[in-house]
Parts: sequence; structure tokens; C-alpha cells
Amino acid sequence: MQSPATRTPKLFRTITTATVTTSLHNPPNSTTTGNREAEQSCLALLHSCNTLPKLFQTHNYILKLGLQNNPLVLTKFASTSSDLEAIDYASSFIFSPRSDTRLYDTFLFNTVVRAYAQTTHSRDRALCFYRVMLGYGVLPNKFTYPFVLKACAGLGSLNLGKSVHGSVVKFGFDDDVHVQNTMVHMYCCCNGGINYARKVFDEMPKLDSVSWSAMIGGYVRLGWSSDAIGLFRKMQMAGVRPDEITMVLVLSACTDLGAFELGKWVESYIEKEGVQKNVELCNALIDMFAKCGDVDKALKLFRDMGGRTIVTWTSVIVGLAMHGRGLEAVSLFEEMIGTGVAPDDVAFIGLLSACSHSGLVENGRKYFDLMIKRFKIVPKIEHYGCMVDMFCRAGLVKEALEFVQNMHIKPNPIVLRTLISACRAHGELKLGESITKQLIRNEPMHESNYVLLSNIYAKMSHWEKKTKIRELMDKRGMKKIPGSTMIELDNKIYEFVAGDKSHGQSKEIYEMVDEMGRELKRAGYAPTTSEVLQDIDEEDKEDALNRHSEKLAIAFALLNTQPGTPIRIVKNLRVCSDCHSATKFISKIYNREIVVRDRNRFHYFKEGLCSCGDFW
DNA sequence: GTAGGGTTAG
Repeated sequence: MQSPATRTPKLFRTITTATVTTSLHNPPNSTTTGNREAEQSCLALLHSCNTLPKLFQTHNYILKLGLQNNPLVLTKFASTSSDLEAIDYASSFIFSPRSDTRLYDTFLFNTVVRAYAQTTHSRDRALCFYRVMLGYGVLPNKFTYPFVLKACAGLGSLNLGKSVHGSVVKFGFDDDVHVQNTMVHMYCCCNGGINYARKVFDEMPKLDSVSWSAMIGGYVRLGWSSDAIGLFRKMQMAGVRPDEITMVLVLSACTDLGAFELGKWVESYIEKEGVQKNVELCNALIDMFAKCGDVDKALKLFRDMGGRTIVTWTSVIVGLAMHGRGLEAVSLFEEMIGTGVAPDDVAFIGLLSACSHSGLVENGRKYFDLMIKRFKIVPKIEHYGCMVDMFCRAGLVKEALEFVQNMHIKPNPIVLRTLISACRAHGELKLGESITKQLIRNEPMHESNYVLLSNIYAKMSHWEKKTKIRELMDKRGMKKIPGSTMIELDNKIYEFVAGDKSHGQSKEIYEMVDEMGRELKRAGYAPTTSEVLQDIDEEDKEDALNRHSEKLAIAFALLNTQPGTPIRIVKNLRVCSDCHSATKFISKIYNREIVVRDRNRFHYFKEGLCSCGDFW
């Protein structure tokens, strides 16, 4: 007899809509056996099938007992599968030409649709079997749609989602709260679907914590964190008790905003309301504290918690990396391996970025090697990115270039931009210029490429060329991502953009900025006007620098907080070198600790110095 | 047998 292992691949390779439909139309060719004892023993065997080989063995057993058409066994077989290979195997078995098509019912199809809906790469097969089900005249029930909608959510196609929505209405399941909740989630996962989600949400007669979480989660996924927080407030007003999943989402909105005060409030709310702190919620808390600036609190939570997963370890490692505490990140990574938790690709991204941010070049090399050789992880562009960044920060531009040339993947724009910045910083201007030109050809609408080229020309003193870049950007209608800085004060979040005049205190803020400017000059600060990408004279350039959103936010904080209070701000982009050097002076002149979170990492300014050691 | 969630290079 042919072994199942050699026969299986052939079976599941042929699963497509066409073959499934064909096999369904084969006439029933056998009868159901009524051997209850055999049936029970098969079910018991299936119950303990946690690996593929065991499933194959059970398959043989089922065939031997002639139970391949037993409906109970068939459905159990389908629901036993958890990995794709097993699901394919089970479904090809169920829908083989030898199966009795009279046994196909809603339950059986639901089982197969559910199994595929839970996979990551074969959700389309869930829809395929759903269509076969309808084509075969088997009616869906209220359990069918949550599975189908989940598959649609994974596929992210708005049109597909809308058409399934139509069927939900047609079959009259649109009044079921489970179906409605999954519908909200499905629309949230589709590109351009958020307004449809909100419409379904707004029209729901009764909202439970799952409904609110689905909608809040949709906003969080889009990065609409303020809206997510706003919706959470509405949920509280509606008197719906949030659960641990809602709190994970609210925390991730705080993390995204860098809203430390709000995050701390959420933590106390969790304690006060007695929300169950499971691993995911603890992870979210750790991530929030690390990314809102209190990595020591994150470490404490980490030390106090049991049942850590790889995500828990990675969150702390990434947090330490962002704070430039590379050596601690490395020793935590070693501790993790020591406790038997196997690192995954994400953990290595965290570790390598920690090495890069702390100049641990030798460690970085060692772990990159270890990842490939010992842990058999194929490096992704993110890993290469960390390595290139690490060499560049350390001034090893030649090494970085060589590394890029030997990569097994084509460098992406992020890697190229890292290289270009390094070329500029270390005087490889010609090379930097040529890479940038190539990059602009590939990505003509990306603003930062032009900024890079302009900065290179500034350093080369090619002023006409620099002016031309500005003109080119205008001609191409480039959209500039506005730099903005966020600051929390008295439970409110204030956001400043460059040249912002919308704030009620605007007049005082600008007077404060001017005063800061005078004090800075007196202390020996020189504005870095080459950073300004505008064709204006030097004095206006200084003025433009003074209106940067970080300076406005710092002025606002100096005006509205007691002397000596630390200032925490969050910038949406990387902090510019002029603001970086100005903030060092400000921390000294005004005797304030200033904590800046920018797009990449934290900067702790104190007594005229920054924790990043000017390497960022 | 049904729904919502955590870590990812610059």
C-alpha cells in the first residue's frame, strides 16, 4: 500500500474551485456504515491528532474501517486540522470523489470554511468553499458568516466584502450581533472600508465590548489614534465595560501618540476596574511604557510578570534599543535564549537595532551570523537594514557599501537613504549624489529623497543645484509631510506644526521662542541654516528654524510648567540637527530635562548633553 | 461550531 506521506501532496495540490466542484458532482458511491464502536474510536483518535503524521495514520485507520463517508468522522476530521497542510489534506479527503455528497451539510462546510478562514495565506479557499456550498444548494446559517467575513477581513478586498455583506442581508443574518461585529471588523480591514465599518457600527441597535473594540481597533490600525481614544471615551459614556482586548487597543493608541500621561491613566484604570491582565495586555503595557519614555517601568513590569512570550521579550528589547541601552538589550537577549525561548525574526530585528543604536558593531556582526547559522533564520530586508545602519552610524561607510553589494535581496529605498545620509556625513559626496539620483528615478514622489540631495548639494556648496531641487519639487507638486510635535499638559494633548499660529497662546509662545533664540545665541549656539530647504536669505532661514514645531512645543512647555519640571515631547519625524543642538542648549540654559521621542528613538537632554551622544 | 487584541530596520 502506498504510504499516506507520498500520496498526500498530490491530493492537496489539486484543490481549486474547479476540482472541488467536479468532485462534488460525482454521484454518491457508498453507504454510511453504522458501526458505532468504530466511529467512536476514530473520533477519539482524531481528538488526539496534534501532528500531521498522526492525522495521516488516522486517515489510514478511517479508510480501513470504511468510515470515510461517516458525517461525524468527516466533520471531526476537518476541525482537527490547524495547519494549512493538514486542512488541505482533510478537505481533499472530505471532498474526494469517493465521498457521499448527500452528507454535505451546513455544519460540514462551516467547519472547512472556518479552518481556512483561520489560516494566514489560504483565506481565499474559505471563500472558495463558501461558494461551493452555495452552488451546491447548502444554505448558510448564522455561524457561517463570521467565518466568511473573517476570511474577507484577511483578504482585505472591499468589493469582496461588500458582496458578502449583500449575501448576509439576503439571507437575513444582518441582525445577528456576532455577524454585525465581524462585519465591522471586516470593513476595518479593507482598504478604504473604514467609513463602511462606521456605518454598520452606527446602525447597530446594541453595541457590546466586541463591537466597540472592533471599531476602535479599526482606527488604531489606520493610525487614527486620537479618534480611537475619542471612541473609547464614548464607549465609557455609553456605559459599556471595556475588557482586556479593548484595553490593549487603547494602550496601543497611547503608544502611537506617545501619550505618557494618558497611558499611565489607562494602567490605573485597568487596576481600578479589575480588567484581567493576560499576557497580551501585559505586553501592551510594557510596550506603552517603553515607547512613552519610561523603559525602567517597562522593565519592572517585565520582571514581575509570569508567562512571558517571545513578544514580551521582544517588546523590552526594542524598548531598550530605542533608549540607546544596547548592552542591556544584548544581555536580555542572552537571558531569553538561556530560558529556552527561541528568538524569531522580529526579536533579531530588535536586537540588531539595539546594536546599531549603541554602536555595538562587533555584537551586531556576531548576532547576524548567529541568526543565520544557529537559528536558521533567513535575513529579511529589515535585518540588512539594521546592519547597514549600524555600519553607517559607526562611520564604516565602505563596509556598509560592501555589505549592500553582497546582500541577497535588492536594497530598498530605506537602505539606500541610510547609505546616502552616511555618505553625506562622511564626505562621500559624489557617491551620495549618484545613489540619490538613482533613488529619485525610482521614487520620484518621495519628498525625503529631494531633501537628501539638497543637503548633499549644500555640503558641496553647489547652491544653484540646491535651488533647482526646490523648483523641481514645486514643479512635481511634492507633498511635504508636515513635521509636528505633540505635548501633553493637564490631561490635554497639544499638537504643534511648523509656524503654527492656531494656539490661543500663540503670541506668548512666539515671544518665548524669540527670547529662547536670544538666550541660545548668547550661550554660543549657531543655527544650522543648511538644513533649511528654501531659497531664502540667512536671517529668514533662522526664523524658519525657530518656527520648527519642536521649538514651539518647548516654548509652550516652558511657559506653562513649573521651573525644573521635565518636558516630554513627541515628534512625528526625525528630529532635525538644528533642533537637536538647540535643545541641548535649552536644557542647560533653562535647567530642564527634555525627553524627545522622535520617529526612531528617544533623546534625553540634560545639562547641555543628549543621551544619544549625537549619534542618531 | 460564531466576533474584536500584543513585538518589526530608517
